[in-house]
Amino acid sequence: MPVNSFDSYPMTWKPDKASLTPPYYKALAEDLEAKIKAGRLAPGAKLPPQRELADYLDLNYTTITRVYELCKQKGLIYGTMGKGTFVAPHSAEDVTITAPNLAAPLIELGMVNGFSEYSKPVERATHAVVEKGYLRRLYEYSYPAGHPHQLAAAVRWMEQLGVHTDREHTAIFSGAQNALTAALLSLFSPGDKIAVDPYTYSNLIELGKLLHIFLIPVAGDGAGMLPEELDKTCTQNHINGIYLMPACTNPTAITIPLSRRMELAKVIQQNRLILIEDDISSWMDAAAGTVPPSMFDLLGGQSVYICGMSKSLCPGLRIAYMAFGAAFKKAILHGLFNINIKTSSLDAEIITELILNGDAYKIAVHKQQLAEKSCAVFARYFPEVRAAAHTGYFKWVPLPTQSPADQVEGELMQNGVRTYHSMRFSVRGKQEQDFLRIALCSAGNNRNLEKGLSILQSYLQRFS
Amino acid sequence: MPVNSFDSYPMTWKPDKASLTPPYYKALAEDLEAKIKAGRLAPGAKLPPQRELADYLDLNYTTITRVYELCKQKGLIYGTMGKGTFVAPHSAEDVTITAPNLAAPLIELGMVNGFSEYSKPVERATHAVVEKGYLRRLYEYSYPAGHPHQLAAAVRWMEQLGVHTDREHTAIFSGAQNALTAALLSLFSPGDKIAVDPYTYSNLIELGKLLHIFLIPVAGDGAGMLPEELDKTCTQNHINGIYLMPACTNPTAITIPLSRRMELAKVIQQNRLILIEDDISSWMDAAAGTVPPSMFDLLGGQSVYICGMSKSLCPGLRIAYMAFGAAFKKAILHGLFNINIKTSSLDAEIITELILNGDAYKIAVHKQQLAEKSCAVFARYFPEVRAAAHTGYFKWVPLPTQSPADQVEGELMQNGVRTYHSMRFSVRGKQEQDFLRIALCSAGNNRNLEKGLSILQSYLQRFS
DNA sequence: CAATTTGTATCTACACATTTT
DNA sequence: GAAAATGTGTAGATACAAATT
Repeated sequence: MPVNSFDSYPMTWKPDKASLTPPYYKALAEDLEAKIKAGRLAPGAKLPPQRELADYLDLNYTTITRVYELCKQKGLIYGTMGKGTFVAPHSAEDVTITAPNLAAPLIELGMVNGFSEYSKPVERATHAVVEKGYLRRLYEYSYPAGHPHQLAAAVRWMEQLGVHTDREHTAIFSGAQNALTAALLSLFSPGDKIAVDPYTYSNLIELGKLLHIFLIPVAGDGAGMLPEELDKTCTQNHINGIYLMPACTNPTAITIPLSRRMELAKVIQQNRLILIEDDISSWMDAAAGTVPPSMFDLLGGQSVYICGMSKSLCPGLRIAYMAFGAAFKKAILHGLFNINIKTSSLDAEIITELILNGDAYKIAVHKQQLAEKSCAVFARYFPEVRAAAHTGYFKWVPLPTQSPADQVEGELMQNGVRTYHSMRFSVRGKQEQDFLRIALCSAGNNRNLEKGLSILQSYLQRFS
Repeated sequence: MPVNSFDSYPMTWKPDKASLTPPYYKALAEDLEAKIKAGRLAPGAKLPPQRELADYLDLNYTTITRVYELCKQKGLIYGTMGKGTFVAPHSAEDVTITAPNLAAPLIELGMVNGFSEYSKPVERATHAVVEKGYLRRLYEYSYPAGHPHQLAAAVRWMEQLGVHTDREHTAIFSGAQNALTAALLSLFSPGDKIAVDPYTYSNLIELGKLLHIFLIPVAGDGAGMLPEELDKTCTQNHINGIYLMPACTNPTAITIPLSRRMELAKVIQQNRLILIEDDISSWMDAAAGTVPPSMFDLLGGQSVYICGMSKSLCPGLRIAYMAFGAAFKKAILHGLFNINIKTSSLDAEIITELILNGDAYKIAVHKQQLAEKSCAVFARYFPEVRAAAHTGYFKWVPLPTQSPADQVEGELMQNGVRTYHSMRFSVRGKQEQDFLRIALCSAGNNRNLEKGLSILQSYLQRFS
């Protein structure tokens, strides 16, 4: 007996042929899009099989294929061989995580702000840069990828994070999201497919929609994506690339151990995938003393490594470093130029100053300690949740029951805390277990954090 | 007798069927792409008609259609009904105009640098911003589209340029190219078509390739694009948008007069096009006292206006303002967020300071005067060239004979000046007349400029 | 101005791959 | 493990539209 059989159900989508004016494939695609956007076809709903619908509408069934294909390209639906076609999870709404409305007096456990209240060294560095008297040079129209000494600082910083590159294969972008956009635009085309974790960075989900690049979820375990699964997906799907956050996967807080990194690297090489390695947090491990080799180093050239500086140092300065394989140099610089012309030299210089005078490292150590303390606080409230997990900016808390995202987030908001439900991060809709991502670095201070966690604790206990 | 008949010529592309392994459409597309990229099929070359090639290869001719379609999507070729299919002008090379190599001791008449040597007020403003003591607020993670007071300054600045908007419909980007990228990504999809001038901003040509958006050239006269031609193109081609630089079209230096703006606005409205109005220079007119109404104002909401501040104030600070119609707000902010998260608050604040303390206006006046002087110098050397033309940063100089771009640029470079040939700006390959774009704001000083222009003058005289 | 050339749009036919039963 | 269900990929047939001759 099928667990979730729709076979006997009426067709979820039953377009009225009489009201359709040819061209049919276009009219049908528009009808489907309208119904999905209006919420009359909910995410996850199974669409009628192509042949069945063709029969019902008395059309050749490849015409229906075309309808589904069009809607797939828009990211509205997706199909799986043998299973059927389904409405995509984030087809109607926008899961972008953006700066929240400041008016609401909420305890922030949703957005990951990175202890941004700690900004004094950055302010000092700003003064230092401005007073050094080479502003004029910075304000010239040159060095699109970054001034040589800025690139040298970037190379040095990345070296501490287990990424070995040189100035010729490094570029400076306006933040990690900007670097990610450039990488995706430069190295992939609309319609390309990229393997990702089933739960991934929600802004990547939106970026995929914007750039018409498909994200294909690949199953994983507690150590990250499973190499066999990746290999299987590749042989089936013609995958062009893969996006990973080995240091600390957002939102699941999983760190990929060295052995798994090596296995994954092998599969990536065999299938000639382009790896985008997004690193938001290995600076924290570096501050604590241990960094495993990056996937970038393991792959030797077949990847692009992105290292955002905003979360580690200062959210208002939009700087990210990128290291890329030699084969990608031309494409990446072309992309950088086409979407930015160049990155702000001033922001880049301030970060450079922080690296060169050693404050960047001190900030990293300080924030690492703050994170450690926050994690300790968290462990007091939720001793059962991944006690052994990595010290990080956020935790991944299982929900006792499956509950709609808006309901959970809304109820918690009414109790005074903002949190993010796992649904926001899900590439392919509902999964067996729901979670909350709990940011530990955004409450502003420890008292607020404790208060927020206690509210959360009592909210979750009500379920049991 | 046809002027340029290829009918009797052998087929320019004669794939060897024996060496093709099915799927044919893919194999053929790859073969064509390889030949074009290798330069064995030159830009402008006419490909065999679909039916003829199908006959020759003994395939159904819609299979050939598919081959051509694939290559069209990659921007390698383009087709015109009744005429045939041709290799696209910039299929093999990259026409991006990027910061030149500093090593070569050239007089710069190529890149438009905007008198960047004049940067003192900007340096002063930087100090002022840093010393005001609200760096901390700037460094927070908030206001993705810009802080309210920054937006207020932006609104005020644009008002002087004939653009009337409010803070709710304004956003700050990391430079004009970045704003353009966001606009194209937010409002269009891969495969969409945008009407442009036959000669247009060369970075737009590359951006179109990167985003898989087609640029369709529309003929114009000395007053800019012709409304009838635009209307005709729209009924034929299903055009989604239009890109114009009414204040001063790059590279032709054409300013669209009010009457033409109104005619164009009408056609744009009738065809429901989205207008992207790129304004790099109306601040110069504002400084001289006269600004016609912007297309943005004339269209009332159906457009996006981009106003880059880098060329007018400081190339190193990457700031552009965008005003958008209410209908586009959601999409634009979503795009801004997805490609940047937010713009550097520091850069934005420095520009804001310059606007609020009045220095921005003073810089504009000063640079306008510099431009006027440069134009006067230019008129001495080239009295016959558009003497009546607009005071601007560059001139459009006709070449006496049609000559290959690399040859002309190369010979001038050997004589010590960098210039850009019209071919870099041409959307559809060769046109009846070749030009050089001559930047008057990048030589560093007037003596250099005079020297450069005199070299250019004697070079051009050799042709006659 | 009609016939021809040439590209575009839509729908059809069929072979293949994977998953479920 | 064979059969059925279901999506994917490739190629063909036909009507239409614009430009040239």
